[in-house]
Amino acid sequence: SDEVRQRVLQVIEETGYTPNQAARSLASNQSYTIGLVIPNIIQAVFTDPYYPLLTQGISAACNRLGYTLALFLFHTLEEERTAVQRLSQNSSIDGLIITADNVNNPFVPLLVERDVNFVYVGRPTTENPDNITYVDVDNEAGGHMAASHLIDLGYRRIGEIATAHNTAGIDRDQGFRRAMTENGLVVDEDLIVFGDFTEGSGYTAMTELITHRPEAVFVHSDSMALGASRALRDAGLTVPDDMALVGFDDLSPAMQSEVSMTTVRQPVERTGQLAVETLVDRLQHPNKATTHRILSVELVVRSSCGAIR
Amino acid sequence: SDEVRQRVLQVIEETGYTPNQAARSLASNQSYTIGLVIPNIIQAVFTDPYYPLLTQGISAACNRLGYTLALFLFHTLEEERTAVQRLSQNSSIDGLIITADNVNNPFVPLLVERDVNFVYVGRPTTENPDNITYVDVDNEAGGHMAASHLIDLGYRRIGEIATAHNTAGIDRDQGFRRAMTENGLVVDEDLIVFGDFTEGSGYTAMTELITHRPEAVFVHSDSMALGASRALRDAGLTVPDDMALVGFDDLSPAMQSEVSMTTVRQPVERTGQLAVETLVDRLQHPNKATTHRILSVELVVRSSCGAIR
DNA sequence: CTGAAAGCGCTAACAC
DNA sequence: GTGTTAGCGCTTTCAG
Repeated sequence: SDEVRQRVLQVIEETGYTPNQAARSLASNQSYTIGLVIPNIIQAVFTDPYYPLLTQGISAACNRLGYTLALFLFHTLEEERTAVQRLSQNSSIDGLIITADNVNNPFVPLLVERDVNFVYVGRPTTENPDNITYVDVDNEAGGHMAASHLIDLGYRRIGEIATAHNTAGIDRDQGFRRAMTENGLVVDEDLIVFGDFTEGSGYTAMTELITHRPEAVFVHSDSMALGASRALRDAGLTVPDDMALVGFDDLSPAMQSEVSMTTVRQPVERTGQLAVETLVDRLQHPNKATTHRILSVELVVRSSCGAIR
Repeated sequence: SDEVRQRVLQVIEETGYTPNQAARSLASNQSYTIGLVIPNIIQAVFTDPYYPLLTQGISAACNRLGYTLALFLFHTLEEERTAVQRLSQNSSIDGLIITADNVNNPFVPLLVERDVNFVYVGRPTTENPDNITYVDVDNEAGGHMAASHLIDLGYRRIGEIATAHNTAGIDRDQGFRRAMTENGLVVDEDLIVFGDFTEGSGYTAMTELITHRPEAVFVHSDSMALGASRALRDAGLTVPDDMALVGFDDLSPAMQSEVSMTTVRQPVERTGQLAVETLVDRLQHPNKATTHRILSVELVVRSSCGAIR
């Protein structure tokens, strides 16, 4: 096993041998491939750098760990159903990373039932999230940070451009409300308007909010915050003097230039990497208990909140 | 072959049989998987909706044609080299779609040499592009449209925020120059500044251009055009009155709202679909000659050029 | 047209 | 440790 090893490696070198994946898969019942599932129902998939960055992190980790990444983008629930069927039977994929479902993804329970290895990105909404391994960022803490920061700066009438598509939005709202309550402030439901993560929806939401004139607004994404600030500008109002804004994400370089947005930074690329690491760990140790990893977020103070002028 | 077929299908139905991909691959020497290679050296991969949309089109076509899509994102040339090695030996992938290389991608000749099936997205810069099957949009015509439109509107001192990373930029510039020449106008090289497709680089480029005061500028991407218009606003100048702009892409919904950008629309999703269709055709008919498919672009007139007020 | 069998290139289990 | 072999589940070829 010493000299023989050398000789073998020698020959491998000389002949340019590469193992045949198909044969390995057939014999070992492993494909060394993991699938990334993104249900593309949400418009924001293209507008927002979130998914590209997440995919980036996932791809990097796959390269590093020697796995091939198969990408599954779905437009319709029907398309997703068919594919989930196929993926869960066929042993062509060792495991899945599931992202971005709307609040009621019908396929997660199916995967659990069929005993498919998967890691969920985000907090699942199934009845029994304990059975599901997931990675998420601490959206609740992020919402709390944003609101606390605005409260600390002296604002009292604080509104929200929120989202309700996924648990991220729900959790950010929870954190927001907790900060308000902790500081003895009442949440005015008129100051909460919903968007869908797109710039345009932020514009529309702010147009509606302007009539109620909050002093400050926590916006659930930077894209929407950008739209909101555009709406303010079009209305002849200034950020932060007429209205303070705090966003969420800190993904786009534009955040630093355009309006210098105060925002809650989430580690998206790291989230992707962690999802792969967690999945691969599950593949290698099938008997381990499910895990829930929550990554911290961080408040990045710039000028849109009025703290720096 | 009639009644037997029925009986077999019956049993398939009953037992829930699914073919084992690995075994099929091993026996048939086909993987029913195609790879998408995106060298992630360019910053704009995250900012611009181009790659997400292209991937979208590719994924949709793969789903439709029964192929699995493997995604390969590379950060370094070294990473890419290793993977190209692996991909070209291993029969784990039937073919590749290569995108977005910088002007001198060293791997395309390698793929040709190793007889790997691939389709290139964009116009390759190899010495012998005739040997390479590619799909592209008509960037030259796009540049020509943009410049001609500005000339028709009466502008004479016309500048360009250009790019030189890939053939798209080179071709757009060619078209721009052809339109200028055809109309007896001289291209003032002081009015041409380069960017890298990002919003920030558009801002910087315009800051430089402002000192030379062109009447109109053709910008090689909408992201950069957005940055340019922000620079103009910060300088107290108005679009289109102080300076007219025409962009390129028409991908982001923001184009319609923010500044109502006149732009050259390219069919990105269709490009992705066509790449897959072309590749699959090549896989099924290996002896066919190489093809070059060029998709048309279209001028979308909005208000940033001054045609509509 | 149908049925049987060889073999794709590995892994894993077995004897040595 | 080392060398040998059965078999993973298909496709393809060959006989019937």
